[in-house]
Amino acid sequence: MGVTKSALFSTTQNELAAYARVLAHPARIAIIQFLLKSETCCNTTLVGDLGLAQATISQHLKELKNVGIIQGTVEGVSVNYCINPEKWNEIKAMFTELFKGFNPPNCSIC
Amino acid sequence: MGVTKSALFSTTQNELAAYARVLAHPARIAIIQFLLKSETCCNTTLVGDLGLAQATISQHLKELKNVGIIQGTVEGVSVNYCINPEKWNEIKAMFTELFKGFNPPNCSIC
DNA sequence: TGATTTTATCGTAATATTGCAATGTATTTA
DNA sequence: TAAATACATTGCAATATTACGATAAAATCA
Repeated sequence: MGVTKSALFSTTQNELAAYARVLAHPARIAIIQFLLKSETCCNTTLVGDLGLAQATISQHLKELKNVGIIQGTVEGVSVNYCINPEKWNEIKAMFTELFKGFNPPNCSIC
Repeated sequence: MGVTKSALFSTTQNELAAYARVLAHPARIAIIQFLLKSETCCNTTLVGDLGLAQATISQHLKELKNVGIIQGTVEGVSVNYCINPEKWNEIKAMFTELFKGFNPPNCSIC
């Protein structure tokens, strides 16, 4: 017990949940927002900007990389991270689709 | 250790993360999608539709209710749940704002 | 080459999440 | 009133997440 029963749900539902999970931490939101406005940045920059330990930032970057939201390029000693446009637009489309499905008022009770 | 350092982040970042966390489970995505198309439903209906135990569904409904995405109305023996339009639009606006911040190509590396 | 810089990974501790059986509570029905 | 129905809550077990110090790996600099 204690494990999500993924088999009960559709691929879309599981994917959407997986993307939401990656966004479900303020540090990862902050990293994404940083990348959205500054185009690229590296681990050290984020450590200074966010105030979390280097290992912690590295772990968050890894999770963002795992789902494909960001990608890193080795640039000398450091690694430059940036948003992956295709993946970002794919995720954006999925959330847009979810939010689109509501035409208020749709509830006769509330 | 092991606790999210909310104090390091902005209110918006923490709120966005909190909303994303509630969406970060396929069962809650499924419940929302069900409510979006059928307007209302109760616990028992969802138990039949999703295939999770009654206690589990109740717990997921509680989390959705806690952040205000849904609201329940006692209707005889059962409870009718529906989307909270204001909250839903608020969350929609926050995600839209996040996704809006990207104008590809913004990265000179990738 | 040796020291420095930057990042990733490992190990560990604290806490959170997921799922469900069992039980409690409230309303309706017979 | 007693049984039935629907839902919430509690308690527990399994697993996941968060954070960071310590350490490893790779590239650069003196």
